Formats: sequence, C-alpha cells, structure tokens
Amino acid sequence: MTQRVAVLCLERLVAFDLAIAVEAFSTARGPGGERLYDVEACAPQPGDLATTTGFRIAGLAGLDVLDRADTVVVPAARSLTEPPAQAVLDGLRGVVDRGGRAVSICAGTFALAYAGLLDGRRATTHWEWADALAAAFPRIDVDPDALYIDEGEVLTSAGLSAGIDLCLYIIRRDHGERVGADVARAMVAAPHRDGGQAQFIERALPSPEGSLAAVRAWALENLAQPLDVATLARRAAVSPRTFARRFVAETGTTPLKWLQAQRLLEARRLLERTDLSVERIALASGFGSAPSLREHFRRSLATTPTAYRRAFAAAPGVAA
DNA sequence: ATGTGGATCCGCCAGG
DNA sequence: GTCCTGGCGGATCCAC
Repeated sequence: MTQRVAVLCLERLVAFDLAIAVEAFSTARGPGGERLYDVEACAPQPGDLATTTGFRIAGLAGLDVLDRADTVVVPAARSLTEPPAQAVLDGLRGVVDRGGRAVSICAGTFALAYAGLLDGRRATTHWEWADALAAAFPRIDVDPDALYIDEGEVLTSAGLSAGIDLCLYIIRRDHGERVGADVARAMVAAPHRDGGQAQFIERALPSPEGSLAAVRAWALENLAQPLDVATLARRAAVSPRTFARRFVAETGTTPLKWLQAQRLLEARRLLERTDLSVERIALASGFGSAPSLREHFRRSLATTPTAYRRAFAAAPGVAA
C-alpha cells in the first residue's frame, strides 16, 4: 500500500525543490500513523551531488531506484540546460511505461521534456524558463501562468512554492482532503493556495490595504449561499470589473474558478468527515443540487462523491 | 444529449 | 506619462 516515490537529483540541484518533495511525501501519514510514501532520493551516479547553493548532498541512491518507483519527482537542476544522460531518460520513461507517474518541479520539467513525456501535452515550468521550454519543445503546450498542471501520468509545476502546491495536490488526490490538509498543516503551508479555511482563522493582522482577503474569508464562511461577482464586489466596495481584476491579481485565478475550488474542497471535507447525504453536502457546500456536485466531482476528480467517500472517509471510531 | 438564458471573463477605452 | 478605475461588448462558460 505504501507508494514508492523516487526523487531524481541531477547535477547542480536546486536544494529547495528537493526538500519540498522529500518533506511533503514523507510527512503524509495514514489513519494509523503509518507512512503513506516511501521516499528515496537518487542520482545518475550514486553518492553525492552539487547544489546551486554551494554545499553538496550526500547519500544518494542510484538510478535503480527508478525501476521500483510508483512516482518519480524531478526537482530543478542547472544542468538541465543540456539533456540528461540516456539512462536518466530511460529511467523516467520506464516509470511511466510501468503505469507510474512523473512529476516535475520548476525547471525539472525540462527533464520530462527531454524524455519525450510531454509531447502533445500541456505543461508548465518556472515563468523564467517558459519561453525557452516552448521554443525547445514545440510539441509541448506550455502554460506559463499555471501553478501546476495535471495530465494524469505526468504532472508539472511552476517554480519553487508551486511545487508545494503540486505535492499537496497529489497527496490529496491519492489519499483525500484530510491527509492533504494534515501534511499542509505540518508544513505550515496553505492547504490550498489562497484557499482552505485554516489560514483565515484568527487572522492576527488586519488585511493589507486594498486586499480582498477579507471578502474571500467572508465567502468561505458563506459558501452555502449563492455568491456572484456582483455580491462580492459590493462587499469589497469596488465595481465588479475592478473586483474581478484585483481578484485575479491576488489569487491567480478568477472568482468563479476560485469559488468552485473552495466548494469542492468543502464538499470533500464533508464527505470524509460526516455522514451527511450527498444532497445535503451539495447544499452545504453551495453546489445547489446533488447532480451539480456530481458533475463537478466528475470534471475535477474523475470520480463520484460516493466513490470518493468510500475511498477516503475516516474509519469508524477514528476521531474527526 | 442538446439547447438556451444568464453569468462570467477579458480586451478595449475613456476618465481621473 | 503612469497607473488605476470602471463601463461596454462580445466570446465563452455554466446551470438548468
């Protein structure tokens, strides 16, 4: 049941990206406190490796780790201005060919690109490298604005902290909202970028001038009722046009998309932690009807609310 | 499955 | 000249 995660380190590694993957996956715990991922860092040559920040990293396993990995994560590395060794490319492709998945953080996307895993697919990378990626690999549909992109067996993320978002997303997809939220809390990361409720609870400082954070917090408390841009704009005391513009600037997404993402998270939370009917949960999370909730589940999670609950609900007797 | 009315989004532009 | 605002129109998306 424990999934094997290999973190593939290449010369002149970005240490932060490595740490993201290692911390996130090795922090995830099941209901009994057991590790859900077995994380191992590897490199083309076992042993040690240079980072971009002066020090070296030691104790890395060899590429044979890839042969038994369910997931391979590639952090950024400066050496990726050139294609990695053939054995690295073969290893990456091998993971996907065996039904595993390949994940990249930041410029690690280049490794997946060199391996041909991104041809005909959407992908993202650090904004600073997006143009170079698109130029070098015309068959890849590069989206420089996305935080991360899920193409099923291949997932890519933008720079640095977007790697945290992606790892949390994967954990949440594998093991449900609750396990993801626990990892986020342990890492003191936002459970979902600019989403989730915990980050707004007992906010110590007043929101910065002009910020819409207070309106988002209010929206989170009122997800069950119909919310439209006009209503939110009125609460922010600006025109709908200005509200929409600021919203995108602050969150990187549009009001409706954000709202739907928050409602989906709430629905997942309720499915995992309560026995409420799907209909009740649909109403409580603001989807209005069970069919609407089902449609959103199908589109975003490729599953149904009932199947989701069966997979992720806390075992009976486990405290909520 | 398809259509329809309404909301949303986004480029554009004028005004402060 | 610059930045931000807010209104308009059309394409698109969404819910029913």
